[in-house]
Amino acid sequence: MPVPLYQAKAEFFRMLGHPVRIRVLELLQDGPMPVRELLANIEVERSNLSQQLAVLRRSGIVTSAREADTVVYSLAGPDVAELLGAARRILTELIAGQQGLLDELRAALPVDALTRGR
Amino acid sequence: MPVPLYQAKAEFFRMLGHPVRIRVLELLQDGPMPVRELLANIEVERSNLSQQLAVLRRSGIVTSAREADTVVYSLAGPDVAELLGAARRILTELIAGQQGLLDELRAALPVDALTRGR
DNA sequence: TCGCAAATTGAAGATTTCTTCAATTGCTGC
DNA sequence: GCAGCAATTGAAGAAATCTTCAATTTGCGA
Repeated sequence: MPVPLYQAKAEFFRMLGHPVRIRVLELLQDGPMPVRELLANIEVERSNLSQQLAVLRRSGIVTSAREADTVVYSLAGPDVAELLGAARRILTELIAGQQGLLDELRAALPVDALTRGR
Repeated sequence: MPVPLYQAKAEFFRMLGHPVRIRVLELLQDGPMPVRELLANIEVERSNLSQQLAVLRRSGIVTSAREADTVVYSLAGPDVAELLGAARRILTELIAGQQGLLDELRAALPVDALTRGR
């Protein structure tokens, strides 16, 4: 009785649904990186980063290896860039779409109609 | 002060992180579909489906239009298939990887070592 | 207008995920 | 061995998301 595929997909996307985890994956696209350096590039405290790294490790999308006194993380497979790329394309589209909508509204309304009252 | 990009990405993936929402997007890949038909294809109660559709609508990844007494949903853009495809590739990879690991373990342990006790 | 079916909304309680802290493990050099 | 830095872990409270129910909106036909 395997986990239904759409549930596995949902879990997978949920795993990606955290700013720190996204940043880690983006940084690892340029190659393996020690925790120390991830920490220097992401504004988050050490133990929180560890928690997020644990989530990524559990899902299998990254692997870790100890080298002397530091731990180095790598992407587990080559397709992550492709995924993040597809996501960026859709996001760009969505943001452009919303922007376009805003523009239309602005053209038809007083200039402060969209911000007034908040 | 725009929302940082990595946060927008995280929100985007979180929006995808629900089995019902995934199924809806998959069904809409074949073309627009009325709620009634989504309901017939997904095991979920009506008002729960509506809630999930609202999440998708708010994010802008789908649009809805009323036609007579039914509401029809469509994908907002063409790139969704690409995204779901990339996700499937990675998932397949991950599952294969985990399977490979399990196989290695099985080769080195008593046959019931991995299921015993649960 | 009334009743009916389709779909959405708002709100509440249950569940899950996040953040943070203290405690622990692993390694290196003294 | 033990002091010190790197990283992880477990646990608890805070915050976000899910599910469900009752109430509401919209369009259609009697």
